[in-house]
Amino acid sequence: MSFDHAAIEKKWRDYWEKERLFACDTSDFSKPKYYALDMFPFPSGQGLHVGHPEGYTATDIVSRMKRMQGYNVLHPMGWDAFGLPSEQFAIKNNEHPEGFTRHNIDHFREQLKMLGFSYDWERELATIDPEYYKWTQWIFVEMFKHDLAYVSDVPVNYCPELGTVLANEEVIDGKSERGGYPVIRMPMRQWMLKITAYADKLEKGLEGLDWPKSTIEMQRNWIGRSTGVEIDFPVAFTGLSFKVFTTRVDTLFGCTYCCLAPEHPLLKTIVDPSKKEEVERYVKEATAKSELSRLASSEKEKTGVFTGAYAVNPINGRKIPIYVADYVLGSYGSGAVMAVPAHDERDYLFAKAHGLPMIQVIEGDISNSAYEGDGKHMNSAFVDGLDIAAAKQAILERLIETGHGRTKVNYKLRDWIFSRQRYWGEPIPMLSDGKGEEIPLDESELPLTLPPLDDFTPSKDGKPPLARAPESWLKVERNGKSYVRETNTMPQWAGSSWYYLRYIDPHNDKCLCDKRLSDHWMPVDLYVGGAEHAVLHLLYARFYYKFLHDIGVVSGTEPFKRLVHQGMILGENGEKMSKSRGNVVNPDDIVRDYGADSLRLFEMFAGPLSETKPWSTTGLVGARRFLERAYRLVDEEPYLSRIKAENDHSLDRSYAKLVKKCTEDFESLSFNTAIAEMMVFVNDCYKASNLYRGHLEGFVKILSCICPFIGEEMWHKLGHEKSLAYEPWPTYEEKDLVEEKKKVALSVNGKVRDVLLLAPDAGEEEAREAAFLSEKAKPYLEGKTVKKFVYVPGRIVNVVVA
RNA sequence: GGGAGAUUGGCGUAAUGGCAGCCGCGAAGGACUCAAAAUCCUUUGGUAGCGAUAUCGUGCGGGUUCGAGUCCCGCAUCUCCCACCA
Repeated sequence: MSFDHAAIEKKWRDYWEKERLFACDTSDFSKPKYYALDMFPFPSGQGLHVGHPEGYTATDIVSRMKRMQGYNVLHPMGWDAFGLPSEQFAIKNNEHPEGFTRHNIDHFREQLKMLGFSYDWERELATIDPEYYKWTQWIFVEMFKHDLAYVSDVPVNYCPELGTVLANEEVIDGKSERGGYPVIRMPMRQWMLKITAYADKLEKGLEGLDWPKSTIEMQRNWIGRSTGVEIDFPVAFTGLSFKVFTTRVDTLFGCTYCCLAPEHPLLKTIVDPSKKEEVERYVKEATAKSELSRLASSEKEKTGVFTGAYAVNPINGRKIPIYVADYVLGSYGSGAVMAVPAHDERDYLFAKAHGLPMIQVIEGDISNSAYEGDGKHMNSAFVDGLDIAAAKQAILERLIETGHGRTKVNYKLRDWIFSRQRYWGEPIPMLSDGKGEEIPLDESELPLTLPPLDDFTPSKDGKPPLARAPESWLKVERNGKSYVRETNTMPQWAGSSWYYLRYIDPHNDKCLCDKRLSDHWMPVDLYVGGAEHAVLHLLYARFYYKFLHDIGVVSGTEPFKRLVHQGMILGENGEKMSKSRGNVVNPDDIVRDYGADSLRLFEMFAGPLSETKPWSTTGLVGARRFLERAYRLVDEEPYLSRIKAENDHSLDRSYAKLVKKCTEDFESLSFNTAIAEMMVFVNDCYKASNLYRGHLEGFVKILSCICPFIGEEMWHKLGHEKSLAYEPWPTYEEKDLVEEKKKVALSVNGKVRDVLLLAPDAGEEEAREAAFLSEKAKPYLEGKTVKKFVYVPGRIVNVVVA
C-alpha cells in the first residue's frame, strides 16, 4: 500500500473545514455563477448506500472544475427530512420523530464529509427546521390567497381493519402493506392544490429544457394534454344534459349508448325508479373498490348497469340508453363517454357483454374487435366517404353550428391532494370554523410549529394525529369567533418543491429568498438525481417555481436548466441491492478499506453516469491500483527524479489530449471516458524518461476533481503549501494536438488494405500518389479501373475499383 | 395497450458516418525475489497459420452510402416508466 488513505483524508478534510474552503458568497457577483445541485436525500436510518455517492460525485467533479475555471460555485446540501419512515419509526419506538431524524442527519452529514464532497455546509438546511418550513407554509398561504388551494371531499385509502388512512405507497394490490387487510376508497375532507391551473404552462415549459428525453416524455404523458370535442347530450324527457369528451368525434354516428362514471352527479336525478336500487348498489360497490382493484378486475370484464334513462345523440336525434360503468373514470374529462363499440375496444367489450347494438361507421373488420384505424366513413350521412380527419372537421362544424359541441383541451393531470393524515409533516397554517370558512394564518404567526404529542398514530376514525393535540393548540379565537386549526399536514413533496431557492439565501428571515440573489443564481445549472423523481418531484417543483414567478417572488419560469439522472448501482450479481439478497455494499466499509477516492473513482469509471451498472470489487481494486500508480509518480524513485522544471516536450501531445478530453468530458458528465484518458496519460508518464512538472500539476488538478484527497496530497508533494481548489484550470495548445503525419486507412472497395502516413493538410493528389505506391494494396488495385477516389483528410482514403 | 432506452470480446465498456474493441477487470507470459505478494514490462475478439497474413465478426432481416456499431424501415430480446385517459 503506497499511501495511507485514512491519514490523507483526515488531513485534507480538516484543512478544508478550517479554511472554509468551499464556503460560497452568493452576494459576490464579480465572477460568473455556477449552481450545481444534488437532489437532497431523505436521511433514512440505514445511512448512505453506494448509490448516493454516484450522483453526488458527478456534481462534485463539475463543481470543482468550475471553481478552477473561475466560477463562483454554489454547491449545497440539505435534508428532505419529513416523511413516513421516520414517523413509523417513531410510532414503533414511541419516540418523537425529530430525535431520530436529527440523529440520522448527523450520520448522513458525517458520511458525506467522509466522501470529500465540496459542499458549502454553512448553507445546510432541513425541511424540518421551523425557519425553513415557515416559508413552506408561507407559500401555501399564498397559494390559498390566489385560489390555488381549496378543500374538497376526495376518496382516500382507508383500511377499516387497521382503522387508518394509508398513503398510496402503503397500499399494495388493494391491500394494506402491513397486515394485508383490504383497503377501500372513502371520501374525506382534503386540502387540494390546483396544479391543473398550470397544466398548460407545465406542458409548454418542457420545450427547451436540457433534460433527458424520457423524463420530458414522462412529464408530457403525465400532464396528458389531448385535444378533442366536448359534446352536449340531452337526457330524453328531462331538460337535463351532460357533456362528453371525445377525441373521435368522427365516429359520432356510431354511438349506440352512453356511459357515466359511478361518481357522475347526474346519477342522483336521472335514474329510472325501477332501476334505482340496482344502480345504487353498483355505484356503492364501484366507489368502494380501490382504484387498483377496480382496474384489475375491470380489465377482464366490463361491468355496468342500465340507468333506465336515455340520451339523445345530437347529430341525428337517435335515442340511446345511458349506462353507469366503472370503466368510465369520474376524474377524467366530464366523467361520461359516448360509446362507439364498433370503433373503440373498451366500448366493444362492454357492448358484447351487455348485448348492446353496434353501428359500423368506418370500413374495416369488426368481427373480433373494434376497428380503430383510419378509413372511409359509412352510415354517417353527410360524412360518408370521408377519412377520419375530414369527418372530424365536418362533424365538429355541424356541432358548433347547432350549439351542441365545441373543441376542448383535456388534461390527464389532476389536482394535487395536499393533505396527509400524519404527524411528521409541515402543519397546514389554516383555521376552520367547521362550517366551510377557511382562513389562513398571518405571516407574523408563521412558522406554525408542530405541537408535541404522546402518540403519533392516526386515529381509528381516520382523523390525523394532530386532532389529538391539546385544546390550547387546536382552538383559536379570531375576531371573537372560534376556529379550529387544520390538523392535516403537508406531504413530503412540499418541502422539496422549493429548497433549491433557499440554498441561495438560507438565513434570510424577511423572505424566502432575496430576489436580487435568485435573479443572479437561478436557474440551477446542473441538477442530478434519481429517475424515480422524473414525474412527481420535478413536476411539483416546476409548479411551485411557476407560481412563485406569477406572484413576483422569482423572475424565471423554470428552476432546472439541465437535469441528469444517475443510473442505479446493482449488486455484484447484477441484482438490485437489498438486505434480503445479502448483496448490499456499505460505503463506510469501502472508505475504510480502500479510501473515499477509490470509491469515487470506481463509481465514475464503471460506466456512463446514467446507465445502471453492477458493483464490482475487482473494479474497485482497479481504481485503487490506478491511484497508487499515479501517486507513485510524485512519491517514489525512479519517477521522482524524472520530474523536471523544464519541458522536454515529449509528453506535450499526451498532455494536450488529456486536458482537452477531460475538460470536455467533465462538462458532458462523461467521466468514464475522461478517466480512461487519465489512465492513458499515466501510462505515458511511466514510459517517459522526463516528466515535466507543469504537466503533472495539470494532471493532478484534473484528478483532484474526482479524487480530491489524493489530489490535494499529490499537489502538496509537488511542492505547494495551499489547496489546489482555486488554482487555474489547465489549458493546452491546439498545436500540440496536430500530428505531423497522421495514420490514414487506405481501403479498396471499402475494405481496409493498408495504413498510409499523410500530413493532415495533404491534398488529394498526394493521397492518390501514396495510395498507388502501397505495396499491400497493390494486388487489389492492379489491372482494375478506378471508378471513384474518396479522400477525407486525416480519416480515410477509399479507392473504388471495378 | 402506449412511451423511453438498451443489445459490441470471458466481464464493465470505447468509438464527430471513416483502421471496431480505447481504458479497466480477468487471463497468460516475462523481469525483480531464496520464494511469494506487491510492482514493472509484454500479450490477449474468433478461426487458420511458426509467421507475414488471410478470413469472419457489433442481437436478426432489409435499405441508404464509396464506406454503417453509428443513419432509415421492419423484427426479436431485455430494462424502466405510464396504462380503461374516451
